[in-house]
Amino acid sequence: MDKTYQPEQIESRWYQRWEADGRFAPSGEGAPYSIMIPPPNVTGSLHMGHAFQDTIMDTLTRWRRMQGHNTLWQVGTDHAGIATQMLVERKVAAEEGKSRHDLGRETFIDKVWEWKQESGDHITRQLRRMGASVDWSRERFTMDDGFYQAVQEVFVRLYEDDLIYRGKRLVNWDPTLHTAISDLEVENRDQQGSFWHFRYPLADGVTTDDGKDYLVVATTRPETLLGDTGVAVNPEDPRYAALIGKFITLPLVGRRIPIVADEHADMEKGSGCVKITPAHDFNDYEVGRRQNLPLINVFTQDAAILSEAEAFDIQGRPLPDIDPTLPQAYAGLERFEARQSIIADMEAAGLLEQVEAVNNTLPFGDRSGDIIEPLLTDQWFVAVESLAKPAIEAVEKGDIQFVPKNYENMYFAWMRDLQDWCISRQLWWGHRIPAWYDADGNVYVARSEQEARERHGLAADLELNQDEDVLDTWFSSGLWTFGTLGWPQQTEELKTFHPSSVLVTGFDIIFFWVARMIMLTLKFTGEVPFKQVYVHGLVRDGQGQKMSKSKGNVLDPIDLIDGIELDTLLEKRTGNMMQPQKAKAIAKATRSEFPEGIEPHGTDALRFTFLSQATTGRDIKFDMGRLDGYRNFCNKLWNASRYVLMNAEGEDTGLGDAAVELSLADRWILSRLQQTATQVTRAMEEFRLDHASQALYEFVWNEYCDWYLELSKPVLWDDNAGLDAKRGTRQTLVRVLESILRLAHPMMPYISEEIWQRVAPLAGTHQGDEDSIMAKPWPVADEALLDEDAVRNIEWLKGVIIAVRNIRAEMNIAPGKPLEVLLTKGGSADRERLEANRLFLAKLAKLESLDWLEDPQQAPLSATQLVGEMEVLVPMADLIDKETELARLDKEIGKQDKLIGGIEKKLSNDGFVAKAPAAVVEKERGKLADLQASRRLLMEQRDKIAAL
RNA sequence: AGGACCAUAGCUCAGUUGGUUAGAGCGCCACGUUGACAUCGUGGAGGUCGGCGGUUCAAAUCCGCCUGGUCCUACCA
Repeated sequence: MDKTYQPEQIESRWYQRWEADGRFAPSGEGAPYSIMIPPPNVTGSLHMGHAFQDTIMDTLTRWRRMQGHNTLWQVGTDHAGIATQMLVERKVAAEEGKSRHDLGRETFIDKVWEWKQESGDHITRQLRRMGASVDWSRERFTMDDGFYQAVQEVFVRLYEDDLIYRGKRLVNWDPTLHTAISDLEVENRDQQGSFWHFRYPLADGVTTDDGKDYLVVATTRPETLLGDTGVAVNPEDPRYAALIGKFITLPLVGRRIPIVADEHADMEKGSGCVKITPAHDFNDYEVGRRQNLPLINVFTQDAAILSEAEAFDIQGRPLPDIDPTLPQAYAGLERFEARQSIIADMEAAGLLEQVEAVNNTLPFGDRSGDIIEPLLTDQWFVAVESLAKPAIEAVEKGDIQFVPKNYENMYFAWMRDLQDWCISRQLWWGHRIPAWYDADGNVYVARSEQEARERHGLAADLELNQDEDVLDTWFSSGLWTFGTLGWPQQTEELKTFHPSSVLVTGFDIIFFWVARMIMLTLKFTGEVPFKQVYVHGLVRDGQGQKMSKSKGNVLDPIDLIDGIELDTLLEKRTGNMMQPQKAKAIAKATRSEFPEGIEPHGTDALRFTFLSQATTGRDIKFDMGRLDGYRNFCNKLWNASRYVLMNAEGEDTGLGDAAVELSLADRWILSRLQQTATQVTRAMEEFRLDHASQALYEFVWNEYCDWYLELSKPVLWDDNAGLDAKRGTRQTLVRVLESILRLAHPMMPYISEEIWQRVAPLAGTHQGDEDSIMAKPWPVADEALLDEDAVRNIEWLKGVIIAVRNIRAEMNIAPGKPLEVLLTKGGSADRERLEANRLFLAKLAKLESLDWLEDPQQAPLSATQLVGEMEVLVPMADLIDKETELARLDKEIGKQDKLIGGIEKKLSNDGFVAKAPAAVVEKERGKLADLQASRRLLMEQRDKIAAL
């Protein structure tokens, strides 16, 4: 074995072996355990968030597999409609200078499939690097044939149950992408804006109570004036009571629009009058519905002004009686140009009363970044009310549990106020909506055109055209848990692995995905999609900033694994930027954070870092320092193993029938191992992977390496130690390490396998060349190996050794200088322990001699430490500096006095003694006694030194 | 506007049902190449647990208010 751990040499080798040996497929035996991977978008590569999430899932999967479950980790990717289409459009534009319209639908879709192939391969390579033990043989894609079938089936059935409908509705329209998007895809951002107050002249010579011949309305979107079909006042508002039912002459347009009474108008705000534009505002749409106002659309799909408006009633039926004329001055103007023109024209007409600066929130498309426009369009919707009810109940009843639980509130709040889901998208990449139209506009929904004809008895020569739109990506990914298992066929896999055990996901897609999966899965399988939802946070950079290309703070998990030169990293972060002006600052920050680039750390160290930071439901600040630390941990484990192998390979490790004698240290470490196994297992069960990793880390480093390996040396290297004892120690060294590797394997698959292959034969758990740690059982604590007596003994031993080390440090004694040490004042147990541990003590504390002093009065002048009742003395008359030592002792005594004072105060409090549990009071008394004893010792010591 | 979460050592974070001398890693200081490991060892310094008030014999932990931060939902005619 190399002297330092070299991850790159082992990782890919083992992954290939596991995969070739079919170790990731379900075993077919044991209780089922399944996780469905949240399918990554085929838009590019996996980022830190994926790496984090995949580490969690792989750790859970490997752990359950070792526990003997029939384990499936289902893998696949998502077609990600908008995101992927945009990406390929950009690519085509850059490479060929063409738009998707130049290519045409079919050619463009072919290009996307090409991209999907390329990108999908990249993603699967990355998953392999992370060590993800997914079942590649079952890999799926949300647009593969099986999903196509599932999607058609779901759509048709929902339609037949009247849960899908089509209609002309006001939707969030993205003028750049030319598609509707759902409420969730809209991001609200604060902006500095203006509030224009306009005068709307009253028609027919009517005046207000105070004699004005106009009403004042205010808007942040003056261009919508063209589509106004009313002005609302509050029914309770005395100022305008007389005007209800009267009319306004809409400026610039000349349309007569009514003044209506509607509670939407807030008497407190502005003038109390509101312009109503039902075709361009969601609130106004509702007012229009209540007040039976017409809807007048004035925008094209680009959000430019139409030359002639389109009027509809609330059902979306055309209203031919309404005059569609619009001022030609605005025709074709883009919305913000139109806004400026309209403001100018209103001002010129003397109708602009004031402009007020305001902060307001604008809706932006999360993909395009364009300002979203409410627009009347024909769209398909899912009626969610009846689907939401059982989905809420499933969580209320506990059939689905969120971890951590507080996300359930977020889920409930959203589900209880759910709006119908707009599922149609005016895109090309996606599942085409299975609806066909004849020339008269009749719609036929079916699984195929052929089925549409058969079911509706349509003539073979009747021309049918399929709906041009595709479905929202989340509609298909909503079927993920059962679609991947073969639904609508009732497959064996579906029976076995559904519902899945746990969904591991970020809080940011609870609404997008989790909620919809629950609704759709309950509807079509009658089962919940998963029993638990483990919600993790976002991976942020070391400063807590979101990682993004534009901030230049992105870390690529592969670079942390393999390392990267500074120059390459700079190129990656500053190359090909949307905002090249930031490149300089980013380069500077990068140079200062990574002056030497990034060293290789290996997959296992990266995974361990993620796990150690995996506090549920909280964002994590990725800490490079911890990554280094856990790389060192891998090295520690590596070198400990080297030590074990050096001492055990070719030696008798107790596999035969020969007698084996276990030392105190052997029994101690075996006992601690059992406790660690219990601890790690419990933490895993509770999804506290940070605790699991920490328990393992502490056991390996602080107990196995720091103490047990040291304690094994005297036995293995001392010629006086018996053969049975040596055999026992070798056996324990090897067995404990073998168990450690199994405990570590779900978290650190590569290094654990690599070492295990060498160690397991010595522990007798390796069965032939084909064997793998993946096939070995998860360690279960053996109660019979718990040994309280050994634990107490080793604690005592450690106490003595630490006492001597303390004295060395305090007295400035060279670490290597052999010392003569006396023990005194203790009880018979201490004397027995001295004899039992003499060998260990002498070696670990580097002692010249170790003796029991019968009469404490005869103690020479010594540096002293207390272990329980017993005193550890290092005689050193000539080494003590009187003044320094007195000062040190006084400081120490002061500390003790403070603690003693605190406890005495507590114990003199009648309330405490009366009300606190007896055990607590006893504990305090015990502490007090200990402190007083040690104080007494310090005082004696002080007196001796003062007397010099 | 409503809600959630967070605030513990210079940094990143643990801290069950209230009882600990409040912990870990990194960083810092001192010493140290003894036959696994300098990606190491030994010892150490460093915290009025964001602030105020309350409940309690006892609060980092429970409750209220405040401050600061992150985020979600809604609204802004």
